[in-house]
Amino acid sequence: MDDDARTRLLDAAEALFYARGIQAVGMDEIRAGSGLSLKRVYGLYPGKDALVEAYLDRRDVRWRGRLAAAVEQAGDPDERILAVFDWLGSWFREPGFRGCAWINGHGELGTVSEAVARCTRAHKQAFAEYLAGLVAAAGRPAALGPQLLLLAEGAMVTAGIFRTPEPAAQAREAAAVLVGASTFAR
Amino acid sequence: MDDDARTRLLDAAEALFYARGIQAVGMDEIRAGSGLSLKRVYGLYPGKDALVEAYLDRRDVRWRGRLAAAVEQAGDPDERILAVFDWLGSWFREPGFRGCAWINGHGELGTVSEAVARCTRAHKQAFAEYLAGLVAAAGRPAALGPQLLLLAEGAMVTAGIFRTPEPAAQAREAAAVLVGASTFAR
DNA sequence: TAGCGTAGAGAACGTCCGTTCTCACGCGCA
DNA sequence: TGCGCGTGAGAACGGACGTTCTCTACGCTA
Repeated sequence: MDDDARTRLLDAAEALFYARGIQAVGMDEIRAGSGLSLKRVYGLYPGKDALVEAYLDRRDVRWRGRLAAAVEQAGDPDERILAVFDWLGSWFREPGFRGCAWINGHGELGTVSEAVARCTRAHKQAFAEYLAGLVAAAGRPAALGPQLLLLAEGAMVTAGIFRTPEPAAQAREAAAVLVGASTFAR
Repeated sequence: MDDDARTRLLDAAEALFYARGIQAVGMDEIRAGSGLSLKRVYGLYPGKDALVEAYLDRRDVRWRGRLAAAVEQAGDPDERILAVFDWLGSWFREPGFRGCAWINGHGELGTVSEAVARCTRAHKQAFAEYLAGLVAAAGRPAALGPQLLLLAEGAMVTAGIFRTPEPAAQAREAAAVLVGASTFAR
């Protein structure tokens, strides 16, 4: 029952934080959304800061898990790289898509909350390393990894601002050119 | 004197909003930073929302003006495209760089303030059109424009999160490949 | 110099929010 | 059945913030 309450709390927090931003959502709204009592909320997490961190951490493992699962469907190493952008497109198309939770959170609290800044760097670092792994597996030069990261980040931001999934396809196209132009590293 | 007060107010607002985010900065802090009285502040702008909008609008013309001035230094049309990323690099290196003000503002208030969302779309749209103009002037295919936009946006975000100017050079490298791989449109 | 309008300083107001406290209800156990 | 521990609902508290109001002092004009 404790894990269940924690899940309900994080579900409510995630839905509200992601949709409207962190500072714009009050603890009382999260309490109402979770169906828990305020005492229970503060029993599970000592304060809003801790809840925000837990929200970002849980979303991180799920986000990267979903990405990895989608990429694994592709067989060819080069295709796997492009599958990242296909998955981004399907993410952008989900109802309620509002850009990247970490980019948004960092823009809002990056300079005011060290925890948010740390979570964001950790998430983006992990994503960058994942891309670097795909690049290495394809035998492509390491310099390709950061370039793919920039395309992906740019696609997330642009899709979030203009509310269109189009940037995913544009990024995929650009990524294909970069992959094709890269010489094999070994 | 009225224009001078307005300038001082917007200077203070911009420094604080950009450095720490919009919701994290109070009107009283802006008043103190501007050296104006609270009555004067509210005489110049009816409320915080209007001040935020004025901040974003003024920064928009200056940001794009600085970019255009730097790009004009390059003579060759292809070089002009790459000059965009060189200028991004010099911007990233400025002390106090904290990413893109519109991406940050949109992440914080994009769903809660229609004005912020509108300013952000307008600014990014203008930037996208500027890039499209450079691409057209170089006789490159129109599809290149949005790809360059993604690289630039990704570079801004990544530089802001990791506090390093490196993404500008990586984006420039990728842009050079994309430009080189693009066939002439005419 | 007397009077008036303006502007600055900051107190005050109402609201909101994170967090804590109170109180009463209900369940388990002897 | 009587008792007490834990839990839920929500009131309460302290502080912050956007905005307005009050009061005072200064400068201009007749």
